[in-house]
Amino acid sequence: MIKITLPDGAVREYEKGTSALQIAQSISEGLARNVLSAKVNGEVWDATRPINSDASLQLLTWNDADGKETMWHSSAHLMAEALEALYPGVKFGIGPPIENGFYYDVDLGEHTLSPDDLPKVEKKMLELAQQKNVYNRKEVSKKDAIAYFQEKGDEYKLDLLEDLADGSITFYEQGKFTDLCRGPHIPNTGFIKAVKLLNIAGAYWRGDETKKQLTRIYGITFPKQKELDEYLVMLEEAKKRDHRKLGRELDLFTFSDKVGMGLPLWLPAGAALRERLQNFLQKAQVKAGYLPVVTPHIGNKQLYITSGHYEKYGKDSFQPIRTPQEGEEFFLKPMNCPHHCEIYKSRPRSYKDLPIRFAEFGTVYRYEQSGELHGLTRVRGFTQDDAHLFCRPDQVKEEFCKVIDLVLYVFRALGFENYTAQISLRDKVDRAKYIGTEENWNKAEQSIIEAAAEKGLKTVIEYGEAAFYGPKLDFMVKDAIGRKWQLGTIQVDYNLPERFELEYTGSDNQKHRPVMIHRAPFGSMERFVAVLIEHCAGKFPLWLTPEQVAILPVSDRFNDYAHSVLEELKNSDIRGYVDDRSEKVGKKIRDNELKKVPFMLIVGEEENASRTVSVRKQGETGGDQGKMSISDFAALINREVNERLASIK
RNA sequence: GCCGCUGUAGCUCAGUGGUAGAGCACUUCCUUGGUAAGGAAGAGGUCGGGGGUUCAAUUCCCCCCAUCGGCUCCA
Repeated sequence: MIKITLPDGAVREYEKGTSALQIAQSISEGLARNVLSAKVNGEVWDATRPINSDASLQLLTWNDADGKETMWHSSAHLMAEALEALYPGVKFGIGPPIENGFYYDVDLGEHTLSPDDLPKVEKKMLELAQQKNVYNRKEVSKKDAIAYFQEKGDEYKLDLLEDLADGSITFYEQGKFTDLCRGPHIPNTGFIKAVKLLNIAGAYWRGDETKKQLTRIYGITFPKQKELDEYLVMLEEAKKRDHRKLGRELDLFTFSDKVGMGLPLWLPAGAALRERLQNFLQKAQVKAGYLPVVTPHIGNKQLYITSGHYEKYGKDSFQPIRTPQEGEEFFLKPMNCPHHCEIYKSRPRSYKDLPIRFAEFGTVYRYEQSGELHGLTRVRGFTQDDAHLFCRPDQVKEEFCKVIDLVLYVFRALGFENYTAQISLRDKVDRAKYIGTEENWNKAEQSIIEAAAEKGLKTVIEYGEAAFYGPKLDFMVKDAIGRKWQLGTIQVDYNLPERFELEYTGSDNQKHRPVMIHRAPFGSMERFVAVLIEHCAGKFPLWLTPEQVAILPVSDRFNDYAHSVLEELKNSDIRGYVDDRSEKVGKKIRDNELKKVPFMLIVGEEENASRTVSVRKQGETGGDQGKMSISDFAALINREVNERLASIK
């Protein structure tokens, strides 16, 4: 008999060799029907795999991330089976589960596959799924595994096998398909009830562009058709929120081939939004002791030789600008830190001066490969909400705490309620690639972990993800429809202070090297605005939105009154405009609804006579909120704006 | 940069081996209206660019360019 410990602490006894699925059946038949896989002593196993010794056990269902992963991994195998049935001779690369679904990289040989072919594959997958084929785990020797794939002629699997140790190789087999796979898998294909293949893309074998390009097919599956339908609705919603589409519809920004790809042009409404965001952060930063600085858009080659960026990125970057007479070389600045280091060096610093915090909304230019450009999220010219903190090693933790406060303030102000932090530390083993002393690294890593814990952040620690110059903390937010974005970042840097020979005089009258911290709560204005647009679907918070009210005269006769209302509102710092086109109110309401202006004020005979406005709120059908005096309306708006900003302090 | 899809009016999109169409937007006129589209007329396109096949190419072929979906990269 073996002892099985369940998550609630209960211990049950079973025959040796009992599987998780059988244990589930002993608890409840309904539970057993939903078990996809199981966590045995912290490791995810097939639910059908016999357990031979005492173990802790957690049954995994569709409600567990690991359960979903198992399902999608099995779905990749199912897709492979379907592809093999439809396109004999197809070869397979890798087919892992991903955050939303799975993919499989395949070599179709003579065949080609277009999106039009996907429904056919989906149909085949469902057909195979209904056979409820069991996923059989089989341990094989390396020799047999190689023989199998040699016979099959699948060089990719053979390539993978080279890296695997004999004795640890397993095959999974379902229906007519056998794959080299570590597993685990769901009990049988019958769990897969709904299938959608989403898109096709090229992907190099092992991500190496010198190797052959395979066809990557992305898909997702669900245990219920309804869940697939909901997922598809979510995708539709994401499409509607696409910042590139909304950016055009709301006249926020545009691109021009003549100006150059990846170089956004901010239209008046977008510029207003962006400027408001900047002012908001600037104000918070000044309050937090930051010192705004301004630096030019180009820097001498020498600056980047000193910083080390020239060596690392020089050839891949934009080419230098040369002065006509002297032939001096300048680069468009790809980051602000070297300039800020020189500001630090502009005079001797004392330990009493630290920390020093230089902040700049600095526009930088980076060469991004053409295929990588994407709306505002991936551009060649963008403005960072940058700042560099120079401090003593013993101040790192406190500075981190302060930056975390600032970042969370920003998130709350903009309605990002759902966020996590990723702490990136050194690789646990390989430490050769990191610059800086062991002592400083340990101190900084510890400081970050403590600061995050003190601020109650939900964190994940990733080893080996630190930059060569220091550990970092990145913020990931979840937007209104559940997508994750990486926004703010805080990074420790030991490299630049060294390279620029930054110093301060300590209380011991000796020279010391300051620690530098890069940080950007937004990341970049461009990326942040893009995420914000998609998060709020273009309906910006009242304090931020480019236009707060649209005044709609019922007929031309009331245009004068409408303009006088606007003047009065402007005096109360409210932003708006009069829609004085010769159109019917219904038309004006529709157009302004689509522009997502938060408030519409309808004015006509009655309002003119009583010096009032009829208020309509955006997004509420039949949204007439009744009449109100102009000053009451102004007070209403200002109260809403101030309360919102005051409540998040 | 690589692979694949796409490229027709400002936007969304039809369509054809015989040099083009709709809706919205725009302009003008009529209409002066009460909570999500009033009516009429007009203007607007070297059908992404270049080359080829053809009597004739927006349509077929090739090469570029750009978009989109991925890959790779990301100070």
